[in-house]
Formats: sequence, structure tokens, C-alpha cells
Amino acid sequence: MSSLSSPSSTSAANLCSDAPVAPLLAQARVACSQCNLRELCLPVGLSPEDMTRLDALVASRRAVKKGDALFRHGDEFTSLYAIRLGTFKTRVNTLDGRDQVTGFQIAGELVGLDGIGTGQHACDALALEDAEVCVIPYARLAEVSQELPVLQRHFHRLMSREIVREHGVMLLLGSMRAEERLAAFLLNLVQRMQARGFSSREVVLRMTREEIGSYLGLKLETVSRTLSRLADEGYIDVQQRLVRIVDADGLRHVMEAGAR
Amino acid sequence: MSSLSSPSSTSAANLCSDAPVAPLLAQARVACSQCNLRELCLPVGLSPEDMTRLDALVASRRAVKKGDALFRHGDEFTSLYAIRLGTFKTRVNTLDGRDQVTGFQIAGELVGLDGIGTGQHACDALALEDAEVCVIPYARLAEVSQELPVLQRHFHRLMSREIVREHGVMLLLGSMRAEERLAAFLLNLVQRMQARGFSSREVVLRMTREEIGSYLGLKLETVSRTLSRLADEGYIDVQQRLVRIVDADGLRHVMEAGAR
DNA sequence: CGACATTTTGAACCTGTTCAAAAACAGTGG
DNA sequence: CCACTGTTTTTGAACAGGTTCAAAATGTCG
Repeated sequence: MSSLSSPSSTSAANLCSDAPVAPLLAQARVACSQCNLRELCLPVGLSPEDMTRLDALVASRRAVKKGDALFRHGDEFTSLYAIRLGTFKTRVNTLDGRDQVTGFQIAGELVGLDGIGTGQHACDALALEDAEVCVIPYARLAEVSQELPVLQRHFHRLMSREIVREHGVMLLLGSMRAEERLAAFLLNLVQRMQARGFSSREVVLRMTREEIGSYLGLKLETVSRTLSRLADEGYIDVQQRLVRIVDADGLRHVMEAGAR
Repeated sequence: MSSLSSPSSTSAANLCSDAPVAPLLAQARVACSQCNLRELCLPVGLSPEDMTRLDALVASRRAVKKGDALFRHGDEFTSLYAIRLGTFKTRVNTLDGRDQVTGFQIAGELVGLDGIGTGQHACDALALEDAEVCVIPYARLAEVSQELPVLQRHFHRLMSREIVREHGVMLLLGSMRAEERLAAFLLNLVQRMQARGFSSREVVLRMTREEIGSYLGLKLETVSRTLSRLADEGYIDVQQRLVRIVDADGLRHVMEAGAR
């Protein structure tokens, strides 16, 4: 299971770091069928035979160092990326210098769907810590899913879920107050970590207050203040980037408080 | 399916109003290949032959009366809907009574993608005026696109574009001020209408100030006040629901003003 | 025409922002 | 390992944009 914890920098170390642009991992190809994220990632629901087809599809792995971009707005779209290790943020930005974090992605999640529409990526994907992704060439995925209805359906489901996830963010941005946004954010994060075998009581925030603020439509000062308030009220315990969930039900209640 | 609808429409005229649930239009099937929206809708980029396959796919039409639901949150997902006529809003709502308009859809646009993920619709789609849609059974679309790579790609593109559109809304909700939001909203609407052959100088808002407010994360009073302000400043001319764009470049400037 | 919904406008209020400064932390090089 | 520098976080105080509450005006539909 992905060592989300720790500076893992050393483990992502043995890569051929001399590759000019996309450092591909030298290590033996680990197939989807062997991956411990297969229950969360693309292969969900595939039969063993179908999974073999998928193995052939995942061309390579790629390491992305903390702070580096997996892709950037405007880059030609060729592949989707399944995160094996690490955390990413995606963000959109406008010509006039506005930007907005559109999501944080962790192991087992897919990034790059934004590029299918125009053939160019519409956002940046940046590694918040040293990371590793599986490269899935879209053209091949399209071919294979042409023959594998199960895969096609699953892929559609993934895209649809991304749309629905974004609906949720719109709800949050459009109708929640700062405390509610933070509560929702933390609960969501913990829940996703839990699905990956991590504690449901603790999260290490891989992103800065400013990045959280951008995602939640708040200023970093507000994020900081609001976390402090949630701590004062006894819902959480904040120690820098380590957040302990003291009262999850209470947090859920906070999240729903503003609605009537 | 839903036809939450009503005393199934009289004005949607010549439909077999005895249909139990979904009033299907009796009139002769008008194929995609004949539709004047084909350059905007699903068929985009299909060859004449491929278009014939698509014709076979579109099972029926359905009329939806103003105020009625095309589908509702929780309804079983079976089909996508291509809007032939009229305007819809989609909205999500939470158990605790919050809701948020996630988009306004007009002729040539597709609704229902939210349902693919779970097999149930994740939002409501409501007609803002009497409307008519083409019903596209998802199972058949999946089958056909299995054999028509072009269609598959195009469908992927549509979903991806929806994701990117929502990124834009997140940017708006997360980082724009009221005046900027309204400017962006109006410009976007006008632009879409223009692509359908309508004036780029005038729009009739099919939705209330409250609905606009929900979409833009503002209260209806703020929407009203802000429209008045934009009018005072000479960018637009507001007469109830009719908005005339007096100075489009100015509006664009307003939209970008807040960014630095 | 009358009942109801929508829109506009005003005034007080509140939440989150802005500006500012100090504290805590992380990474670098000696 | 420690000192040093730059970044991130916290907290305070004044401010501003949008909300809330309220009432009047305008529209819409039966």
C-alpha cells in the first residue's frame, strides 16, 4: 500500500534521473494485475483475463519529483495517469493570472481526463511530494476498450464520477461557509485515505494552507483561522500538517450546520 | 425514467399523451442526420454513413413541460438526453436541504452524464421552459460506440469537456467577485447562443435571479444589484429578463478585472 | 382583475479579506 | 550539527463585499 507517509524520497530514488524529460522507471514492469491498488484504480471489476489486456496497455511508469509537473496546461494530451504513489494537485489558470486548485489526487486515482476534449491539457498537474504514476496511453486505452465492453463501461464510470465529484465541489463553493468547507474537506480526505488502508483518525496534509484555500475558495489566513477554530471547538487536533480527527460526527454536523 | 412531469402536457402539442410515463412525440422520427443541431450535438464529426448508425440509436423524443423534471436525483439512469429545444437547469441537492445549480443547458447540449457513474442520476434536470429532448439509451450508445471508434472518441470528448467546463465554474466560484461572475455568466451564455445562430447582442434569461444566484454562488439580491450596476456602468441594458450586451469588450474587461 | 411570484432597492450586519507582524518550520551550506 | 535564509503558518485589527431583512415595484398567470 502506498506509503503516503514519510518523505519517501529515498524510495522513489532509484530512477534513471538522467532522462531528459520524463524519467521512466527502470525497474521491472509491475502489472495492474499485481498492483495493490487494483481495487481502486482502472482495473476495478475486470476479470483476470481482461486484466491481462490492461497490463499490456500500461506502457510505463514515471516518477515525478515534488514540485514538478506531470503535465501542464497546453501540453499535448497523450496519456492518462494512474497515481501509484504520492499526491498531486490539479489547477486551472487564466491568462490574466487567476488560478484555482481543482482537486487533490492520491494513490489509485486518475489524472489527465481534462485533455481528451481538445487534445491539450486544460490544467496543470503538480506533484505535492515525490510521486510515481502509471502512464496509460489514451489511444491504446481507446483501442482496448473498443474490444472490452467492461473496460469501456468502467472508463465511462470514472469520467462520470469525476463530473459528479465536481458537482460536489460546486455545491461547496457555492453554498458553504468557511467552517463547513473545511469540515467537508477534511472528512472527504480522511475517507479516501481510509479506503486505502490508512487511519480514519489522522491525515497528513500534503498541501499548504494556501493550496487548501485555493481549492476551497478561501484565503490562506481564513483556512488557518478556521482550522484553529475547529481545534478550539474540539473537533480536530492540528499540529502543523498533521490533523487528528477527534470528533468525526461533530465534524459532519458542522458540515451540515449551515443548511436549513 | 422520470416524467415527474405533470398532467402530461397539452401544449407540447401533438404527442401521444396517453403514454403512461414518458410522453413520446408521435411525429415522424427526425433523424440526427436531418437535425439542424447536428453540428453542435452528438453527431459532430461523423461521416454520413456513421450518422445513419446514430439515427438508429436515438430511440425517441420526449417533451418536457416548463417546470417539469427530465430526471431527478436518485432516478435510475438509462439514457442521455440531447436537448432539441428549450432550456434546462441541473442542480444537486443534499439531504440537509442545500442545493446548487450546476449548469444551464440549451439546445444541442447533452444532459444525464452524471448518471453513468452509479447507475442513478446524481442531480435533477428541470425544464426552464417547454422543452424537447432526444432520448439516447446509454446501453445502445455504448454498443454502437464499441463499433464506431469515431463515436467513442467523440463521446469521450464530450465528457471531458464537461469536466473542463466545471473547472471553469470552480474558478469562477472560487476566485471571482460578484461583478466578474455576472460578466462571465452573460458572456458565456451569449457565446453559446451565438453558436446556435442567435444574436450576440441580446439574451433572454430563461432562469430567475435566484437560479442565476445559485449557479454563481450569490444571493438573488446580489444578482439583481450587480446587474443594475453593470447597467449603470453602461456595459449592458437590462429589461427584466432581456439583457442587451452594450459593450462586450467592456464586459470582458470587467470579468478579468479582479485578477492581477 | 386579483393573487402570487419575481425583481429591485435600501440599510444594518457579518463573514471573510486585507494588511501586517511574529512565530514556527524546512532546506542549505558551512 | 548548527546557523542562516526563505517559506509557511498563526494571529491581530481594520476593512469591504456580499448577505440578511424588509418593503415597494413590477410582472405573470389564471
